Amino acid sequence: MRPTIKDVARLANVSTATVSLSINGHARITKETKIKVEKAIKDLGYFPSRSARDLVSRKTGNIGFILTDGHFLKTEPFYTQIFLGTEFEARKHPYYILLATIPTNFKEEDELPRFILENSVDGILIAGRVSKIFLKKIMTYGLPTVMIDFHYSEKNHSAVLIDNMGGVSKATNALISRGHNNIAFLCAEHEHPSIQERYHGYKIALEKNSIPFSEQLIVSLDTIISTESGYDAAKELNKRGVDFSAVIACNDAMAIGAMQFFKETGKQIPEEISIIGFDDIEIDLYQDPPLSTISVPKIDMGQDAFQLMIEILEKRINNHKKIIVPVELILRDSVKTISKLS
Amino acid sequence: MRPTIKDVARLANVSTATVSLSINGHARITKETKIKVEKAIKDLGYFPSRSARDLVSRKTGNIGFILTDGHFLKTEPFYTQIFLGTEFEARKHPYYILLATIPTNFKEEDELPRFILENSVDGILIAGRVSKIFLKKIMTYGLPTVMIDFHYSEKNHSAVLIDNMGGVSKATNALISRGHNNIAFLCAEHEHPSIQERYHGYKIALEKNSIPFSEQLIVSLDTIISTESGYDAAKELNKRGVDFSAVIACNDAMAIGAMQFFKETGKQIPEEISIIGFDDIEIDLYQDPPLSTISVPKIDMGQDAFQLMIEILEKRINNHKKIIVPVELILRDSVKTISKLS
DNA sequence: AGACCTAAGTTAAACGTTTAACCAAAATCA
DNA sequence: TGATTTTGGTTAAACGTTTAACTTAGGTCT
Repeated sequence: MRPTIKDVARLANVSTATVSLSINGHARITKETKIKVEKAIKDLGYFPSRSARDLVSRKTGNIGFILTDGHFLKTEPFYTQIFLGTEFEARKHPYYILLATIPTNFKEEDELPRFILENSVDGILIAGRVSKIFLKKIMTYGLPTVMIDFHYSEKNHSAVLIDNMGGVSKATNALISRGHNNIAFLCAEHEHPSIQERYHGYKIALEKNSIPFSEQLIVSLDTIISTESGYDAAKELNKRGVDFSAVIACNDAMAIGAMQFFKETGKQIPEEISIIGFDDIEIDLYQDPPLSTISVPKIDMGQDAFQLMIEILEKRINNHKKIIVPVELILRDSVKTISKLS
Repeated sequence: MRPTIKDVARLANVSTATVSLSINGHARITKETKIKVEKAIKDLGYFPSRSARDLVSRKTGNIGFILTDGHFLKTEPFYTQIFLGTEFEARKHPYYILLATIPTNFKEEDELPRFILENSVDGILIAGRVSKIFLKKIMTYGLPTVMIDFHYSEKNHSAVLIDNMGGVSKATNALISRGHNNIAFLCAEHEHPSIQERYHGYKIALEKNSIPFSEQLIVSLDTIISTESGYDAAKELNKRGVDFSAVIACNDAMAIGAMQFFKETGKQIPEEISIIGFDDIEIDLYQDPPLSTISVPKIDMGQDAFQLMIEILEKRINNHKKIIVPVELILRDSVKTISKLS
């Protein structure tokens, strides 16, 4: 039988209340008592029972992490990494993370994750794009929520977001400063807020550098973002017969698909076409040439999201804070300097 | 305030014990009472409190999933997939999965996952290789355990294992039947049981096909399995100046490292060297040429492991069952036929 | 008819914490 | 000095279940 607080109390010759107060760092306890208690705890190998704690505190000690099937199954380690970040952070706090996936196309009749129905979480983290229907349904439970890498601007939630605009601006600037003037922009899922922000970052950068904007250089599909849509977008761009020396894809998957197309049509990368993606996923390194990208601090995002949750939970404030995490441009061999600007 | 069992009891005009017995399907309750209780539950939207239940039943409803840092951080989606498999299966049962990572090189003074210390799990799944020290330490808690893709043969545990021997035998046979007689075998971490099994599979296949075995074709490093060690192993093989037309690497990461080395030294794959890995991870497809491999059903393994756990937990039997999951050879462009055998 | 069993509930204790309310002794104050 | 405050603890209730032990009203035997 594992030791309980009573055993500790007995050994330390104090009451259970003293042990509890001591453990939880209450001011009322003197240093000496605390030491006595700590010794007893150590000697017995005592650890408080979670269920007993949860029962009295009316908390569950769990945080739910929700992701769409699509995002998890893609095995792009993108959201997996974010999940891991939350897990890392959760260890420092008295919480566990419970993972659940929901159908990508969540419908009215679909069931919410079991931990919601069973009331087994104190709050939820939602990563990536989810349907409005899902969001509406889950909001009826009134749980503290932090969204990650996605949010509906009209609904007010706490969120951890990527600096999409800044990232693509950086990429665009980098290309411009390396002599590229005709930079194509490939994207899909164009109604996705993040994609719009990325597109915006591209436009802003052109403007700032007084480079004329051309519709012809933009390929915006309404299919789902994927390697295939990257391939298709590159094909469409190619068909237009317009001049370009560089391509920015709205994420790495699309960039990789685009590279595939270009290679098939005999184009040399980066000699003829420079290319930059977004996300910084593992396989970028294994491309030929290695893909340049905007690196997103995925582990950090998970940690930030968890911290934000803790803030809401423990300080009882929910100010719908938004955290924008910075991104970093990583130039690899997929980008070539055409001519240095003086 | 969420309704409690008392509210249900009051509304249904019975005692809380009756409600409890009714919910848990005890025989003593008549159909009519049960219906009354169920109506009250529905009307109130009642859901039993997990912590209260756990406290009294001394169960937690959680299963711990333990992985080393190294294995998770590698972002090889290998163990991530296995984890997902357990999660999928857990949904069908009244359990949640709690994930924790431990230091790859777990030492005596390292702390066990928090959910162990806090007694928040009813059983544990351990995926991938863990140190003996860790295993010894965790076994003192006497928790039902299922190991995945690893086990110490001298300790008797339930486990879900890969058909390592069969897999490599298949690969070897496939190469032989395509005219390869000089097949190199590259591995690292040679004391790892799985690696030994794979090596064994290679030897057996040669024997069966009456192909002479040569020490010169075996590179067995004692470093950790990784892309780098694959690179190094290939280099070592190259240095020996021995003749070979095909290579089997003990996993995909090593195969990819080896391919890198061969490419750097100007060798054509598969024209000059055919190569096969093991695991079937996502990036195989993005290799140039796409890497042939032994495919492991990762999601299935997770599901199997969870089911095994349930069996142990609910049937109260622990027969130290071993499940060997079958593997499949996937031939992609990295393998070339030298000459058909008649 | 009386003894005994059975069926279907109920009562109350227990699980291991936290914490509001209480208390005694020591310190401080007027 | 006696009243009051502060300090450092203790007592006991409460959290929401489960379940062993008990009860009570009918039924069954002989």
